Amino acid sequence: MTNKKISIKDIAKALGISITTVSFIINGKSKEKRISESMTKLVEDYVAKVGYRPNHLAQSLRSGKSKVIVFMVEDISNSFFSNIARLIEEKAYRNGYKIIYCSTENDTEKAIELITTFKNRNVDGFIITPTLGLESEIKSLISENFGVILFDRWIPSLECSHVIVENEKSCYDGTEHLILNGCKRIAFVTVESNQTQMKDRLSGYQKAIVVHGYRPLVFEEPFHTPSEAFVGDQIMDFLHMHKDIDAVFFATNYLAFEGLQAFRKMGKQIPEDYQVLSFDDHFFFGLYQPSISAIAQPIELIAERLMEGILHQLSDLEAIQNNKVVLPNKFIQRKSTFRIE
Amino acid sequence: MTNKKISIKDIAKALGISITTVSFIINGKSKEKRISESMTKLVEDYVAKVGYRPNHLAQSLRSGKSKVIVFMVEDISNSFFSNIARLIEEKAYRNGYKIIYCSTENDTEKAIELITTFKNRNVDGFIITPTLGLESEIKSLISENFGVILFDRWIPSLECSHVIVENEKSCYDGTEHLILNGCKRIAFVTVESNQTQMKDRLSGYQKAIVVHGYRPLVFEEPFHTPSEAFVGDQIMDFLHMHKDIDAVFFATNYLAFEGLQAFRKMGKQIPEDYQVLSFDDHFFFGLYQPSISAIAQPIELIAERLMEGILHQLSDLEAIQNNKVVLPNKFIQRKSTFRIE
DNA sequence: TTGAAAGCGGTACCAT
DNA sequence: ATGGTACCGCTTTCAA
Repeated sequence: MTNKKISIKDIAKALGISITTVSFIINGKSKEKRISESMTKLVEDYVAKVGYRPNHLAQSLRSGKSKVIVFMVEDISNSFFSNIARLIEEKAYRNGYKIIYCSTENDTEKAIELITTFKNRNVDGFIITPTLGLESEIKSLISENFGVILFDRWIPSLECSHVIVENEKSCYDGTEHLILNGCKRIAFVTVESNQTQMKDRLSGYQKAIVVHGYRPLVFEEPFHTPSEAFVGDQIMDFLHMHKDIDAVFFATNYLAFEGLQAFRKMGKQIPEDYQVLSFDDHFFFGLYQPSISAIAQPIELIAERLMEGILHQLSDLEAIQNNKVVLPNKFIQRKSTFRIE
Repeated sequence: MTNKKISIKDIAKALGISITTVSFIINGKSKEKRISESMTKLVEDYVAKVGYRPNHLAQSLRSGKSKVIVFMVEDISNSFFSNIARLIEEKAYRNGYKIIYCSTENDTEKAIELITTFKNRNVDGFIITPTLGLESEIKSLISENFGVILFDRWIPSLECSHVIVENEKSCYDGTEHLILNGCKRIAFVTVESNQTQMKDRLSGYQKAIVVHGYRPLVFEEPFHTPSEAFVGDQIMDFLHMHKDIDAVFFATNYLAFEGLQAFRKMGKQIPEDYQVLSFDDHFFFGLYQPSISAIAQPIELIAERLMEGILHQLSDLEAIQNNKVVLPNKFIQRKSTFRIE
């Protein structure tokens, strides 16, 4: 293993030719540059023999491109994000790109710091679940010609490509499903947030409720508290305060998990006491007894559109930086919701 | 926003001084190099004013160090790995390091390709869940002075630092727990694998069974099949074939999820028909009804030891590259296992 | 058809 | 105390 880092220079010296020639051949420009076949073969064979690997750092420094895309999400340990991460990664590799992941924890400061760091490493593009405070940062990314594409939520005041789902429509439909099932008092459990996806989900619920002549009943988790048990207790208090609730619609799956725990502590039965529906499917919902109806986001499609979008931007710098993709969700009917006869 | 990428050269020119001086000051070597205070202040103020950011790529190219650590796991969408990822990332940032994640899918080919790629990007270290085929690749990483630390499993024939858990002991204890509970016919459900962690778990089970005078009964998932439903069916067949089974010990949580589905399809009750225990806790186990007893790995500690280990290696190249850390797990008693009176 | 050489943005050695 | 400069490994223009 005398793997003493072979450089393009070493090759040139060993073969008694110039660096330029080696570079051209390595980069598959033999034809274009009209290098003789014999020379090409000579170099290619030698490269293969010594196992030469280009130093990507140097390539990036020189070319300004790194073939790296940053995948910056709220929390990489959240299954929704890590599943997309996995799919993105796969697609990226197939296209010669690497992915760097990082979690912002919805902390604008941290996000800005991360973006700055990666800009200084010449990454080519960013896939981001933005916080509102990121607007100007993202704007400058775009003006500096980085690829940028948002997902999960977006920033209305910003012209920037994104891939999101039909939050409002699906929540409208989900609420209506509960209403048509015969539920009279449907509570919506969400987190206090001014992010578009959460606002849209809430608004979908509210519209459906009002259209059908009912009154909205919303519980908002004050902040994204890390102490989960606490949230469960709050939900429990909320349910105690409103004895007439007959259905609960959760805006995210982790809220639903809290809720399920609360129901259990209270000795409540699903779906007899409460019909339950959650946004954002999770494989546990199928396993739980009773299984929980949910609105599933098209993870595979999201990943696909994201990669398509960013690769397009990266291959064509004149690409429209304002390609808005909105994908439909899928309602998954399980045992926690049913038509009351 | 005239952010036209300011370089150290621009600063030198603007201030009419040399690049060297600027570099020294930026790197906090004013004192050491005895730069005058006035000059230092001049430069520092200018740097702050124009918002200069060093190009990490160029730094890396020159210094050979990048302050990047690769976190290469089997599957980043697996909650065990993504939770550790999250913790690692946090610790890394606190120490000025960035983390690059990637999934090997237990594919040695892919892993080697990834390692090669990252070597060519001058990353400083690797945290890896290795496959056996990676032995020589890892050996050469070590000889090339990269920081390397394995976790989850290790390679016995290789001298390399690692952080693992007491797989054998915990599975021995877990099995004994079931035996002491009064179970007579305990099945062990695992995957066919020659990775150390899986072998150790199996062996812990077998030893306890034999010590107590019973016969082992093992179901091995033939391969890591992606079609999960299939696995559940196989488990079901297995259970049908052995009517006397009264407890099932799952070697991983995803196998347990399959098993739970199988139990449900078969109309079996936990813990009346089967006592159930799973290696590798999951928050869902606490939520499921009945809640499932599990052996929890100390995620937080694992992340901590990993970072300590690799940072130590990176700060001191003479560090012993053979620091083996073995952490204890925690048995979590829930409703799926109980002492038969 | 091939080669020389100028950088990319830094670091660090050696002068002065 | 400061500055000049070679160099990290590669791309790319221009010349031969």
